[in-house]
Amino acid sequence: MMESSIKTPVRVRFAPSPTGFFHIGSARTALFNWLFARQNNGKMILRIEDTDKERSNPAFEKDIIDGIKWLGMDWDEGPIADAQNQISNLKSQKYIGEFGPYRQSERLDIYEKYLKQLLDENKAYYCFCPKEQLESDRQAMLAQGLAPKYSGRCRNLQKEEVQKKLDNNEPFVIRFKMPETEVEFQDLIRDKVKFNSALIGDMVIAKNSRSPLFVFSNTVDDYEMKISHVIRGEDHLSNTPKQILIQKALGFNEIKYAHLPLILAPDRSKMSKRYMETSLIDYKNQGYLPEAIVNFTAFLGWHPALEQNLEKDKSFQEKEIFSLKELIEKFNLKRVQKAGAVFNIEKLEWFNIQYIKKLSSKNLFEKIKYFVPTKWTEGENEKILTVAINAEKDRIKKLTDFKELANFFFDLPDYDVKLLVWPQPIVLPSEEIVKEPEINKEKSLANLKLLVEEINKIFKADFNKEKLEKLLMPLTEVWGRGDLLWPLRVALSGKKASPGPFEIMEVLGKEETLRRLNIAIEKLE
RNA sequence: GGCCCUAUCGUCUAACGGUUAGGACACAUCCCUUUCACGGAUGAAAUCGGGGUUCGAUUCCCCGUGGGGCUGCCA
Repeated sequence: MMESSIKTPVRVRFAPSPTGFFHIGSARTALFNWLFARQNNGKMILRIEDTDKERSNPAFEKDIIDGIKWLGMDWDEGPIADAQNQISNLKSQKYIGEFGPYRQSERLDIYEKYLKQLLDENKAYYCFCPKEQLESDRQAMLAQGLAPKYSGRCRNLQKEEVQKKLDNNEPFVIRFKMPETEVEFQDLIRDKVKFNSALIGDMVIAKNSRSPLFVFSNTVDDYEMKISHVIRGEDHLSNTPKQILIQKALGFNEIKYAHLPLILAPDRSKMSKRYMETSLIDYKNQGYLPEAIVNFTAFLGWHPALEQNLEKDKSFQEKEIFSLKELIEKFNLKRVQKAGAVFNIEKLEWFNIQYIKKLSSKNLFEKIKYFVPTKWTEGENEKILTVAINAEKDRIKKLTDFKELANFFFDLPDYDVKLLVWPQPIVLPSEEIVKEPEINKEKSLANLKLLVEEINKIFKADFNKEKLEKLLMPLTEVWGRGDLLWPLRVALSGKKASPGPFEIMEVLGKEETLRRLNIAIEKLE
């Protein structure tokens, strides 16, 4: 079981490129890497792959770093972010770890060195082909039904000729001399994977000696940083043979690979903004808790082994709620699914509900206060908010829901008089009203007046849920529960769905309760 | 088009080659209930197709088919 304990220490990396907001799929990749590192007593390395100068942006890097921390993960080597998550710019305290710098934009000397090695050993060469030429080559091959690959035109240029072109400052790229061979590797999730590199062609590995491309810089850094396992998305599967060949050309040792199944949109296409939110920050802003996102994404393409003794019991309900700590314990790369997994927002919502339920009133308050108007948290309102949160707790799916659910605690919304009448019309899905209740405003009016009378008698000190219920419920035995409680609750909330009337009364207090009842009475008169 | 990966309820998934194919989400019905939500109970719902191997395939192999990824001087 512990066969790897004597081998090289586990060092994994999460290597995002800061070219967009932290993607939820990337977040899962980071999570699986982190779980694997923590579980194997290994190191988690964060490396920023910002070689694409046009598209990279420090703001995105910050978003990624914030996101990782928000989810509850950390890293042992990489950029240092302080308590405020500000990325340090002081050279002396920019990075932690002995294999830095951890931003590729600062590692150009290293890539240049290996590029030179490849060039010197004739394993790479300068290519001066103009883009237009390459494009027409490509089209021609495609038209013939062939796999488009570089023709190799510049592969065997004479040394003198190359030097002349370089001296003339002719634009060039650097291509890797792709050996034509069968590449086979053992994927930790997929087992044997085979590629024929003859189909690939001499790929570009750098735009110039100081502008390496992903396949190259990524390979070099994984070696330089002594990465033991590369855990990444399946979209990189076809990059792996290329990188293995580069490793061989450079004399690097082999690395273990694990390619994670992709997260799919509901129509099974690649998850894209067309169909859904893809950025972690969007989910955060909608009021999903980090624990829910972690739990949900962990279960997208992975599932823990059943406990031995429970396996036999057919009626056994599997546990699905896992903390980060439990995930570290239970995670297993070998149990990662091979096929893509559809992102099911309803399940995420369910996880969120579970974690909201676990929150103490105080913690929930701390989280919700960022999702409500500031007015609600000021002065006396803070107390109202506290009780309102407790009253609505079971109804909150996302933190953002609360504002809409609970606004009536602060301001009575306008509502239709008809809402005060019980029973309510039954509405079928076809939206046709089947049963129009006798618009018996009289009954609601009488009942509300009765309630005003009774509530007037109640001491302010007794305005709590339990006491109010004890004092007012007996009335329903005479006047009917629905007939009495429904108009009361509507008068208080102005909504057709809300917490119970006694809970609301406790929050509103005697004065406001009576004021709202009188508003309802006015409406009915 | 080519190459690679992949396939159990609608979705996420469980099942040493032998199970009434299990669970979760969503859905439906019922109970609780003034409403909504919560909670409880019940139900409907799947092994892509065809060949092998085997006494026996969800499980192993092959061929189709479906889905996905890659096919950049992006990562």
